[in-house]
Parts: sequence; structure tokens; C-alpha cells
Amino acid sequence: MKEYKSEEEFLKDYDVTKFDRLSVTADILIFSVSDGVQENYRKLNKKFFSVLLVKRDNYPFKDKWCLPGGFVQIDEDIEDAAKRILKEEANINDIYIEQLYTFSNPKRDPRTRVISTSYMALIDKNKLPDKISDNASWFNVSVLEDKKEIFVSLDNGVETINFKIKKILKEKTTDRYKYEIIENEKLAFDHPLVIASGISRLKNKIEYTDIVFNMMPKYFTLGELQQVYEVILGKKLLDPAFRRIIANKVEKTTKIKTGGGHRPSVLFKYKSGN
Amino acid sequence: MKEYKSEEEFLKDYDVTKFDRLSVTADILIFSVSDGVQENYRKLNKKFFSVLLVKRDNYPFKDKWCLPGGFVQIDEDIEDAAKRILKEEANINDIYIEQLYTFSNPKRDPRTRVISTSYMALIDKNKLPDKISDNASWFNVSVLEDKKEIFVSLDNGVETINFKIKKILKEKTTDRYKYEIIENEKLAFDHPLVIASGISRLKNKIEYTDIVFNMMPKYFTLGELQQVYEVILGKKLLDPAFRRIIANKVEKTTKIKTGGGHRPSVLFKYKSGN
DNA sequence: TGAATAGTGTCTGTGAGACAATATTAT
DNA sequence: ATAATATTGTCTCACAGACACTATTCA
Repeated sequence: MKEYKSEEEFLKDYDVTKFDRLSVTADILIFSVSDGVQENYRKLNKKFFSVLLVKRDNYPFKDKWCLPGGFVQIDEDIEDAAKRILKEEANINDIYIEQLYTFSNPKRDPRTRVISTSYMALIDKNKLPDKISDNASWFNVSVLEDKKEIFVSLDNGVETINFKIKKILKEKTTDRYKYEIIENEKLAFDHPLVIASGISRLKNKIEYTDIVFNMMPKYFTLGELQQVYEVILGKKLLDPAFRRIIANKVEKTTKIKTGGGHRPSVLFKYKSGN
Repeated sequence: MKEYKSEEEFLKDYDVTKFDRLSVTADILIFSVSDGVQENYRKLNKKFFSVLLVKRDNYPFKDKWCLPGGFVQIDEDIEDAAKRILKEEANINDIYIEQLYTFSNPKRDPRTRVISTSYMALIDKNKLPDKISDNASWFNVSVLEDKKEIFVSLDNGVETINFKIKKILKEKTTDRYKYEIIENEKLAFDHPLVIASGISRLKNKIEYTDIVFNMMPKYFTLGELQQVYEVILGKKLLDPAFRRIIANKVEKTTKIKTGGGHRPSVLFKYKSGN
């Protein structure tokens, strides 16, 4: 092995082909909250937790649905790539984004070795135009989970996508599971794993952070906010308890929401802890 | 653009050079707990929280310290690469490991574009030989952190490594910060960021999981366990409160630790929640 | 008027923080 | 006897779960 005298000399001589090189994609899980149709003049609109999927019009996985994503360029930070893709594919700027996990199963892409760093993004759907792009569609999410399996059903009103994931206990001290796709017809790549990881991350973070406000409009009623918590956590909450917990995260405004066949509701806005 | 009739046909024709390709490393942050020297026949050994570093004997960053790591091979899952490297570099098998974060600043490696997926591993040092390898050394960690900065000092008894990181509030709803290295003499790459992220992750997880037991020997006293919590959290805990919290995670044994100039202590072992 | 949601009051049990008190050992 | 740690008891306060109750609107 050649002896170098300095870092500069070493770098000048460096052979970039010395180690295996592979491609990296950034895939983005965009979550939001959608309103259902109003059943009755008195009742509130149901809220749905939803994810944005894109229909693939090219191989591989032609005609399957996948998360918005794309290849990371040679001089680009992966998070910047994710933001670029959000901008390019859906004209979305300035939204909440966090790195989720790097998926690297050597067989996850049939073309060649591609690893994927996934990001979770949250957005208030009201800030977007109704139609983002021809290929993209919001799917309402419902999840059934027990100790052994996660069953997810996605529905955009036209099409239903179901998949099932097996949970294998990987590590007992932190109760971490390895996920394995056992049923999946309509999603490309290992994207069922990404979706399941994201749902799990969000469910956790909603309990101990203010992350939910990234999906809320500027003004909202506490009932609406509670609905969002309920739909993400998949369970009903008690009103007084919820109000106590949320009390110091929100600020009362002078605005009021009327029009439902019931007592009007004060509109609140997010109050940052700082 | 050519029209393909099937996935097989498309794949046969696929040009792998179509997208940028780059190298990926797995870097592993190995944490453990070390014993200090006994000051006095009555007193307990102090515990230190420690990290394993390796001295680089090649360019780039020759003679600087870094985390154990290496390049991911073309057909290898990154976590498998991390485990392979643990085995190769330190003959460590079967330890706790979890993915931490993927660092991808385009300038993080002076050679060429290399992204790094970091892992955090925890181990009971007693399970290892005293000398792991010639280049490797355990450094005791001390951390000073406030709203704006993290100052970390690492000491292996011979050498001290100090670095300072600036925290820039990136996102207020989840209180997430962007880290920026502002002082660093002795560590290679962006490894100060990896260490800071790992410490932060561990501090969080120790509060709501049983992760700490991965650093404990099979039998331990509650005093020892409390010391480990204290050194990781960087604060004293009240005995009765600690015992209450920990009570259902541990199991009393018939073994007893004597020999200190004080009341002997019952040895406990980890009791998994399942 | 009544269905539906908004919003408040209060009881109870759990659990953390704080501090005091007792127990046991090697020198 | 004493220093040091081990272990337990108990008081108080904060807060979540549970449930009851009141308020207000519009068809």
C-alpha cells in the first residue's frame, strides 16, 4: 500500500471506484387529515387520516401505487432531495418533514441496488390545491393492529389498497419489531413497510409532542383537534381529559364557529411552548 | 422513451448507470458503562458512560479518532454491514443495535460522496476482553448541554477529546434541532454529530424503555442500576422513586453482594415485561 | 322541542417528589 | 462507634380516568 505524506496528496490520488457504489432514493410519506362527507346537518364531518400516493406510469412496478420519491443526486443532501421532490411532484413547499428510516434490503428494488431513506411529512390539506397532480391521490388510512400483525387499508374513494405486515419481535428491551410484508398486491417496492413505520412513528410522537398542529389549519375547534387525535390514535378520548392535556398548547381566539345544529364552538390556535 | 411490454423486458434492458451512484458506510456508536477506581473501601465505584472510538491509521483523517465503521457492500443490508464490522473490528457479536440516522451532507467525506447510516449499539463491557484491538479505546463521556450548545468531553485516561455543537431550532412543534459542529480537533468526519445524536437518543429511550439492561451484567444491585441511570441522564435520582419505577422491571435473586463497608445489597436481574 | 356538540365540575385512584427513618456491614 | 450504602415508610401534590352536569344552537 502506497504511503502518503499528507491528506492532500492522498485525496489527489484517491480512486472513487475502490468501494461499491449504489443508488439512493428519498421516499416521502405525506400524511394529512381529510374531511368526510357530512351525514346530517347536526353532525360533525368525520375526519380521516390520509396518505398521498402516486400511481407509477413506468416500470418497474408499472401501474402500482407508491410513495412520492426519486433519486438523490451526487451532490445533494438526502433531505434536500426529499424537499426538491416534494416541490417537483406536488408543488409543496415548507412543510414539516423528518427522517424516518433507511431501508436497505438488497432486493428491495428489482432494477439494481437502491437504498431508500424515507421521510415523513405532515401537511394541512387546506393549504394545497384540490388536485395536486394527475397521478397523485389521497388515500384514507385505516389500521388494525395486534401483537402479531398490522393490517392497513387505504381508500381513495375509487380504489382500495390492502396490505398486511407480520411483526416479529426483534428486541425485547425496547419492544422493537421487524416488519415483514405478507400481503401486498398494489403497492410498489417495500413501501408497505415505510407506511407502517410512519404510522407507528406518528402515533408515538402525537402523544408527547405538538406534531399534530402541522396537520391543522390555523384556526380550529377543540372538537376538531380531538377528532384528529382520535383518528390517528385509533381510539376515543374523554373530552375533559383531552382538554386538560391540550390546554397549554392552544390559545383561545375571539373567533367562533357557528352553523352546526348545536352549541357554537370557540376557535383556537396553536400556542408554541416558547 | 422506449415502450416496454413487461417488467421482465424492462429489467433486462435497464441501465444501472442511469442515476448517480455513491458509496454508503455504516458507522457504529458503541456505548457502554465503565467502572472508575475505588476511592475508599466504603465508597462505591463511580460509573462512567463510555463510547468506543478507533484511531485512524490511514487517510483521510489519519491519526484522528472515529467511530468503528466501514463501507456497505453491494448486496448487503446496512444493518448486516454494521454487524459484520462489529465482528471484524472488535469481535463483538449479538449486541443491541438500532439504526440512528442517515447522515448525508455532500461534504462529509473529503474523498468522494459517501453517505453514512449510523447505528447505536449497547453492550455490557464485562462481556468483552479488556483489549479489543490495538486501535480501539473506550472514552468516558461527559456532556454539558443547554438550549444553544452541546459540549462533549471524551477521556480515555490518556487523551481528551473535546467538541462543541451548536443547536439551531429547526422545528418547534417537536423541539427538533439542527446540529452544527463549531469546535472539533480530534474527531474524523461528522462523527461529533453522530455521537451527539446517539447520546440524545439514549437519554430519551432510557426513560421509557428497558434499554439500559443491555449495558448491565446479568446480576446487579439496584444501587448500581441507579448509578447507570444517573450517569446517562446526568442528574441524581431519589432512591425511593427510582426503586418504584424500576420495581416491575427487575427480579430479586437470592444472591447478595457483600464486601463494601456498609449494608450488603441484594442482586437483581432483568425481568422482561413478557 | 330535541338532537347534537361544547364546555365545566368534581370525585377517585395512581404515582412521582420529598424527606425521614431504619438496617447492615467493614474497619 | 462510624461512615457509607441499602431499604422501606409515608405525606403531599399533580394529574389522568370516569362520569355527571350545564350551555347553546338550528331545523
